[in-house]
Amino acid sequence: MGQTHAATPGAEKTGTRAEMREETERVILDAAERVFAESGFGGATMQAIADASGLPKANLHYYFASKERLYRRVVERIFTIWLEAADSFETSASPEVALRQYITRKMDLSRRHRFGSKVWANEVMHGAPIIQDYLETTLREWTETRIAVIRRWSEAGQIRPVDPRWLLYLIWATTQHYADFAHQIETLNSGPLSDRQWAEATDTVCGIILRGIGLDDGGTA
Amino acid sequence: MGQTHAATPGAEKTGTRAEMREETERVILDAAERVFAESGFGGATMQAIADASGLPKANLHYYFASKERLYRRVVERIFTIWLEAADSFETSASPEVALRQYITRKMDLSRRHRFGSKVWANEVMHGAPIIQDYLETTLREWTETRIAVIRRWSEAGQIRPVDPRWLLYLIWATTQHYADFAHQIETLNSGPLSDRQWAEATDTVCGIILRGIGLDDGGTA
DNA sequence: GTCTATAGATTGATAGAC
DNA sequence: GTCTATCAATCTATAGAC
Repeated sequence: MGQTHAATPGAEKTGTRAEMREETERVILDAAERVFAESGFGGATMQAIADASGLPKANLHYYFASKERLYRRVVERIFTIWLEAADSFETSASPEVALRQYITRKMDLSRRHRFGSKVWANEVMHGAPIIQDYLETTLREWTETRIAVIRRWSEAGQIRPVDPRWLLYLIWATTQHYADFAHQIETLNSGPLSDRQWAEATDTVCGIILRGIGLDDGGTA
Repeated sequence: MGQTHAATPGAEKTGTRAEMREETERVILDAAERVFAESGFGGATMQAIADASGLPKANLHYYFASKERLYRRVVERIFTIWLEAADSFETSASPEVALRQYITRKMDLSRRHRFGSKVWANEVMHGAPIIQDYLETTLREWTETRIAVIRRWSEAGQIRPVDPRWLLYLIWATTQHYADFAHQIETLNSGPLSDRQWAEATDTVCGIILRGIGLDDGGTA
């Protein structure tokens, strides 16, 4: 139901119907991610998301059944990106390489996906009403494999003895802080961080953490 | 206007009118802090706050002119508590003592004021629409004095050279994470952190950070 | 000061023309 | 598939009895 004329006037993009649908959904999801990040789920309005995506409000409901379903898709998309970065935590590499790569990747993520990070933070802060199942399955499994790896490093004497959980939380907290608290950081910095400042911050974070668990950081700082 | 009989039936608390008003305001502020933390500003409703404080909705508007004014008072109260903890960062003490005390105090704060921390995080994440002036004045001044202290430690060779800002952000992020992401931590932990776990986490955080900037942490880990 | 009832504005969602 | 108009529910805020 709903098949009409194949060529709509003013269609800037060519492609199959499926591709056009995907493109429109992406536009809406991008706008929604931004609005949810800036206002939270309760504070965001479908009207604001419609304005941000340049579409009439009713179209949002054509592509996403409800505000909650749209929000769920935004959160799921972020979790996927988060997981891809998580995989940069190589379980086969040395502690130095694995941790430095993971921290660097997460800092990059905070810079490139500020809104997504904020949506995730909001969701978790409010008790994860939508993605609790992900926390209990995917996140828990990922975390447990990494805990095992870090524990092995500890027992092999490659790093100082440390509870892997507190170390992981420190890494998550610090890297995500640069996205979630970007406004505070930029206020204190009187403007956005420069390329150079991002590099310095990343290097300093790596340096403190690596040295903090007994590794020679090998960096410039 | 509004002075009526001095003794209301069922009043469990004795005290002057001013004291009773203060007590009622505190009850409302506590409830509001919790509801704002759990639902965000936009998601919170005056009805939910009224239920949480055991008062009719109209009474909230008697004590606080609007939802926004109530929210502002909640945020201001949190900022005051945050500042008190901030003062535990002794500018005259040694790096080890000053930092260990400050981190410990902030971890305590995360444990005892989870809701307040979340409200603060929410406010900053959404661009600090209410407390932007505090960021630009009080927070900036506090931060600059501490940056100066840390820089002096660096230059005196007491700690490794490090940009004080990235160090402060790491401390803020890590300690506040235990409040803001408590739900995620408790999910992975299959329950709230025990006294022992809080102590261990605090000690590990202190250890990694102190060692990370070149200090012998002197702790158990 | 406290509470019930309600006004006035906003919002999520849908109907229906095109 | 797109868009305008609108309904039904919800929420902030207030009026007014007690």
